[in-house]
Amino acid sequence: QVYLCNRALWLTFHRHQTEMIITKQGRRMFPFLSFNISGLDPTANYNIYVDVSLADPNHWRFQGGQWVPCGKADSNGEGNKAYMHPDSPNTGAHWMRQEISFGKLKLANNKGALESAGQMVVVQSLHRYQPRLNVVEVHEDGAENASQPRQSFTFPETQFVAVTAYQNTDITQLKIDHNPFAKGFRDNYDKIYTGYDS
Amino acid sequence: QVYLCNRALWLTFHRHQTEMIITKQGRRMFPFLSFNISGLDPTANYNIYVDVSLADPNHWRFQGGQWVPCGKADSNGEGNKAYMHPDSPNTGAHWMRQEISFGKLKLANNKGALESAGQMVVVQSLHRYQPRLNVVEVHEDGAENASQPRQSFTFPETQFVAVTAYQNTDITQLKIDHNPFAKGFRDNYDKIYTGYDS
DNA sequence: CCCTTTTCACCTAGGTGGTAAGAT
DNA sequence: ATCTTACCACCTAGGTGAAAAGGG
Repeated sequence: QVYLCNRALWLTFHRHQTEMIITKQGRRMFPFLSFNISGLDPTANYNIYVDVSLADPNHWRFQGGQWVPCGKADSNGEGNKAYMHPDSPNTGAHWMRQEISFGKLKLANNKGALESAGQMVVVQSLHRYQPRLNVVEVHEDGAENASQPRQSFTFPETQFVAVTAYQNTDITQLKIDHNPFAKGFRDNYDKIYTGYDS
Repeated sequence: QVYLCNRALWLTFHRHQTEMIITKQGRRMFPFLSFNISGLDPTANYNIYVDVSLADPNHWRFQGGQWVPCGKADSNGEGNKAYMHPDSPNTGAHWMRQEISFGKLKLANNKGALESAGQMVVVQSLHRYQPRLNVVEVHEDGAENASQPRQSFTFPETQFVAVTAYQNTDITQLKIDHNPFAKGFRDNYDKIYTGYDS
């Protein structure tokens, strides 16, 4: 009923333990969450959002080229861990027509600005998280339709460790290779694009 | 109850007869429509949209430094002339909290792509148009609340002639002076920004 | 010592009017 | 002759990881 659109890319990162940069003002995820959904009632209204929760009870550190547990997770603060898709609320027909993309979701650390809630998901560095897709049927006034179950979908390949700087160089290289905004750091960039000119 | 936010700027253009460029793929307006609204029911839901209709029954041409009527307006095609604000539907509280800005509304000519309806308002070149703000109270399912009047607000200073290239050089200069995206065409740009360096 | 923050060059993405070519 | 289109240099706006500086 729900498919992770860019699953192959997520798996490529997941094999090396995905890391996501967090900053005070918020940083986009890469890869970002994107889903295809089917089986909704085309005429009913739904809110669709992503929330992010701890994937395990540990604090982690990167040591000797590996992520190793290191004490208990801090569970203070907790902040805002849900991001409503900007198209919400909308009809089942709308949600099924095209990819449901969370490309503008930003991850922030809890010290920073909480004011722009709704744009940000606040997480703690060096903790491991599991994103989750939530589909809630709502009445026309936006209140949850209690007669319908709230559905959640979890894709283990989207787990990530929040970091303030990349730890695993394999992850750094995958980001550079696949994120269009990091094109300037690709090794062959100069050779391909300016090698013939100068 | 409704105020045009950037009224002084609109008036500056209006004194010279505002022109707006239209293209096949759509061009933003400058100045753009932006409003402050008050007096709504904070808990009721509203759709807010702009529509654009002919301001007069004439076809116009720019001759001898002036706009002069030139035959009857073509009223074929008509296309999509309404642009729903992307926040619609939303509560009165939401609409009153901040400026209601239509900065992403695009004007297109009718030969071009109609497929991306909702993003575009289709108008005909060398015709004069009057934008209008519309506020419609809706039930929670999005249907218009027929027991409440549909309110429309018209600001004559936002009238414009649609063109495919600027006719009046005064208008061109005002666009260059005030639109940040046209900064590169300002006469003093080099002097101010690079004069001390090289 | 380890982690976080700031700043930077470099990119993507897309909004400007000018200009020359195209269309009618 | 007049209007439209396509392309361009130049800008705004903002997303990258690197590197240096800051903090506990």
